[in-house]
Amino acid sequence: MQIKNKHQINHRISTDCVIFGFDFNQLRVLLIERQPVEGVPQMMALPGDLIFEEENLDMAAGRVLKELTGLEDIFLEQVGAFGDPNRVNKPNDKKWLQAVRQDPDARVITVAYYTLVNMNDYEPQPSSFAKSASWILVDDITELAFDHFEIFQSALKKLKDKINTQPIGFNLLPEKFTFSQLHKLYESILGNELDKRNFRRKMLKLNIVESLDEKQEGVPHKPSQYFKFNEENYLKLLEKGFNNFGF
Amino acid sequence: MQIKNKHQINHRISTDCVIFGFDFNQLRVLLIERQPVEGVPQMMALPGDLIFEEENLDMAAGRVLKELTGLEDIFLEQVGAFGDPNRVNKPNDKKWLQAVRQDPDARVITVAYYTLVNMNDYEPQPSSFAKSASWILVDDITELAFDHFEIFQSALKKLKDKINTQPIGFNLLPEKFTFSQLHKLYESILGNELDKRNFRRKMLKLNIVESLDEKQEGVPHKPSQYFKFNEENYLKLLEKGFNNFGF
DNA sequence: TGCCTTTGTGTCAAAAGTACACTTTGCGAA
DNA sequence: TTCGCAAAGTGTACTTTTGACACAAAGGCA
Repeated sequence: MQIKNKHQINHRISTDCVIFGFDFNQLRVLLIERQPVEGVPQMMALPGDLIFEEENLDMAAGRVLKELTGLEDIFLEQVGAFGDPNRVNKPNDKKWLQAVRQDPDARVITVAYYTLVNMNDYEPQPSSFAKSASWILVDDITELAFDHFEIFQSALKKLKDKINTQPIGFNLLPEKFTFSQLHKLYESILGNELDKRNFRRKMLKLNIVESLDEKQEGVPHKPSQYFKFNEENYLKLLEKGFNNFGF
Repeated sequence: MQIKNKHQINHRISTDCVIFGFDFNQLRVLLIERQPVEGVPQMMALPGDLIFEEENLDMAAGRVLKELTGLEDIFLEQVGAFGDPNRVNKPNDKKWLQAVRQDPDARVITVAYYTLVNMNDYEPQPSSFAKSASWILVDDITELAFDHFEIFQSALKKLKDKINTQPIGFNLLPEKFTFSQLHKLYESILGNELDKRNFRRKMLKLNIVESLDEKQEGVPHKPSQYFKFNEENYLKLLEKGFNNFGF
């Protein structure tokens, strides 16, 4: 590592979280409204914060997540570092920064994370930014403040890749779920249709979901069996050198 | 984004590069020796530097790469952000920092990149850190300074994943190459053997390598046909929805 | 009782994967 | 000149996986 004093420029580092949820039908992301500022159109943004002095990156992202959703110790993975949101080509972002910040020209690098939450466990917190949070359909997200749209797209791509590598989708579901819910979940994430029978065959052959002795009740159609994720069997799969679901 | 002044802590941001090369037999990484410091054992490290004021992250990584290898405009992808190398549990790193830096306690975040170079194109540069650079076999890398070993492992994993998704391996080879070279390359990256005939069949079916009218010369065995990567055909593949090589 | 909605199931053909061994080519040494 | 060596190049038989596709079963409700 090369150290030259002239390069020792200070930055502020923030973390932003792409929080995915699934409402049994569609994939959503938890976004917040920015503080309203005169003359700047409202725009949604990813929740985030600057990093505390005593924190490392993962801790900061975990803190933002907890302050917003009440959740901790859940799946949380880094998307990457994104440079210079201040220079992003959105004049209104600059205006907004001037209004709410002391030094709008300070350089900020953000380290983005994504996480998968079971929406039923979500409990809106009384923290300042949480009041304006809402679950937005992934398909409806077309623009965000700063470079947050780019971050969101990277996170979604990462999720798509990862779903084929690790059984992380179960984080978006409650402990027991139906096969249709699981099926819909994979379709939502991958963005295309999957044949019902082929999906079921493939998933069952992997042996990582286990049927429970319990059925749906009160539904006006044939009730579905409930299933749960079987972690031990997944670990056995891993030992056999498994590395791709192939969806 | 939540702004509170008390969080506006300054950091230094550096970039480190995992530069992969392939010597027709094994995968290597370009590492540098740290400046010798009395009482600190020599340890190798990833090349890197602090970020210049007017640079964004990608530019800084590109600059480090160019200063070291003379190469520019080649495959370069972010691995991620790594926090707090200063706190890493290696007392000797701390001693080294005290010796070479003014403020060894300043907090540093590094954004790591990885790149794939054709070793024939590598031209050692007269920059200060380049003098001590050498190509180390991936299998021989067991420890590095700071958190560089962790970064190296992440980069290698990323490379393994990516090789199944995009034909990036060709960046490690010269324009014309033999099938055995390509075969060995895939084996080196993936870390396991691949059946020669099956590998060839699969690769040829994808139609992204094209046989040239040229053979090896002067080799004491049957000469190999030369091949080259065919980008147009790869783009056609992509249009058909291709997304996994399945190696 | 009939209707609506969603669950749950099997087969067949095509494609892909896996395991495996011998001939060819060219150089160099005897 | 011939023999040996080393790597290139090639095909087949079998198994497994994929992909396309349609209808009966269950339960609530009107």
